[in-house]
Amino acid sequence: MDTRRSSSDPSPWMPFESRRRARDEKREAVLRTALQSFLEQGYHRATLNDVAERLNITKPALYNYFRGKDDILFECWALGQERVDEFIAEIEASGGNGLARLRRLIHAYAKIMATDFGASLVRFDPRDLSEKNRKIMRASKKSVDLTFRRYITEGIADGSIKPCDAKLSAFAIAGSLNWIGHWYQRDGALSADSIADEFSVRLTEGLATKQITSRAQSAPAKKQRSGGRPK
Amino acid sequence: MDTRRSSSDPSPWMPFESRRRARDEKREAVLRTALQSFLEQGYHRATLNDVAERLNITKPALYNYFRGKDDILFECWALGQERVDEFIAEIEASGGNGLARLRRLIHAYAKIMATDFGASLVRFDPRDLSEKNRKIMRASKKSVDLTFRRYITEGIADGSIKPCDAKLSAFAIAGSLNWIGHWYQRDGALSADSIADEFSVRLTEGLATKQITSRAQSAPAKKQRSGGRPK
DNA sequence: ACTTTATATTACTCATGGGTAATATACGAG
DNA sequence: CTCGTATATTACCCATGAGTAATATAAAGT
Repeated sequence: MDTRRSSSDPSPWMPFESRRRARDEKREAVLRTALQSFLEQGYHRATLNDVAERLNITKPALYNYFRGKDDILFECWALGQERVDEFIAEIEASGGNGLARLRRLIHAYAKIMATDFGASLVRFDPRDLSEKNRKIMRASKKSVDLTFRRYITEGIADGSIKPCDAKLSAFAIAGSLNWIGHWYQRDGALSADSIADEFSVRLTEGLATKQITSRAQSAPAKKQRSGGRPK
Repeated sequence: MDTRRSSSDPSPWMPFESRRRARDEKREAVLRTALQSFLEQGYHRATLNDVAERLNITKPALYNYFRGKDDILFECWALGQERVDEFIAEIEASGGNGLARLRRLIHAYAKIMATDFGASLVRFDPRDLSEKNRKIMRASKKSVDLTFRRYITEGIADGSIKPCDAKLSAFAIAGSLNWIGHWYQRDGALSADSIADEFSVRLTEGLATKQITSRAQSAPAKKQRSGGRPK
């Protein structure tokens, strides 16, 4: 199975590699097209025939890449979720108090919700997935929810956020953000950035202990890291 | 159910009337059952056979009351929308400044969203309706949205709400509220009332010119805070 | 060249579920 | 009692669309 021969240039690998890459590209093309179709028409009204036609292939060809329609749906969702996971990891790694992190989370999340992959996070019904995939989706949603809550409780602990019900506040914020996926349209008057800017301020206005000046608040460097880490 | 003729009763009408009422009751029973089914399983997975079975009748019997599946869906939605229209009319008739009215709207809307009929306002896809009904739904949604915006602009005008982007603020609030219809469950830890209480305060905290005291926002308990002019 | 593997097509199956036609039954009206 | 209307049932139709052979084609490997 090991075909490597030359030391530096993987020439002999090329066909193999390029083939694999070509396959992945096609897979992704299917996902992008299917996602568009699912969003435009709704999962149940969208047909695989239609998706295939848009790709200039026929339905059975899709089955070279996916097990079935619900599998495609799941992978569309997963691509969006991946991006969320990515920037959450970034924020986790970065510093700042609870409020600052919450704002960053809101900002990034809002921007994602204005993309097709972001919309897929809220416009798809878990009940259309297999039991296994549904579980994965549930776990991810729960995890994101807990991240919101954690930043809020952290903010309360470090004094950047007023004492409040973290659960309900997280729901309120998540609601505003997720709703973007339902009303946002690229050709509309609002840009994704302006929405993200506005929401990251507005949704935390009521929570912040200090009024917004214009600069971020570095505040008392109280690096408190308490609280239940999920998982 | 008295079917005998009495002095004040238009008895010759009675059979006719009682028959009509019986019909309406059945119609409503269908809607309640269908709504449950649609919410539990999702519109496309729910079958009319299943709905009929729950009512101890057979599918074709449903067609005595409705033109088709999408018609039932529409009427489920309409029942929820009716309630929204009702309390909006009440609030319109009542007094108070923009902020007070906005709070009342949020409170009432939140409570509705915790009911089946409320959930139907956000969980159903307009694309499942006929063109005619879809137009009606769109108009209603638009109208509710404008009501939110109007209370905000009124509040800005009368000084109870800080200057802000009414459109985005309305979207943010509506998002939080509509989201309730996606996560709320009767057997959960949160009561509809406590959610409504919390949200009517929390979602307006950032907008209010005055801090919340305990009751009423008529008396200038706290003078306008300095700084922080958003937008 | 010849084989193998990946990928595509044509031509189907087939369960599902909305909707309809023909018909039966209950019931108030005359 | 009989007729007409409303409401229900049984027994269908049939469009739809996911998924599956059987098979063709093209490129990679030897």
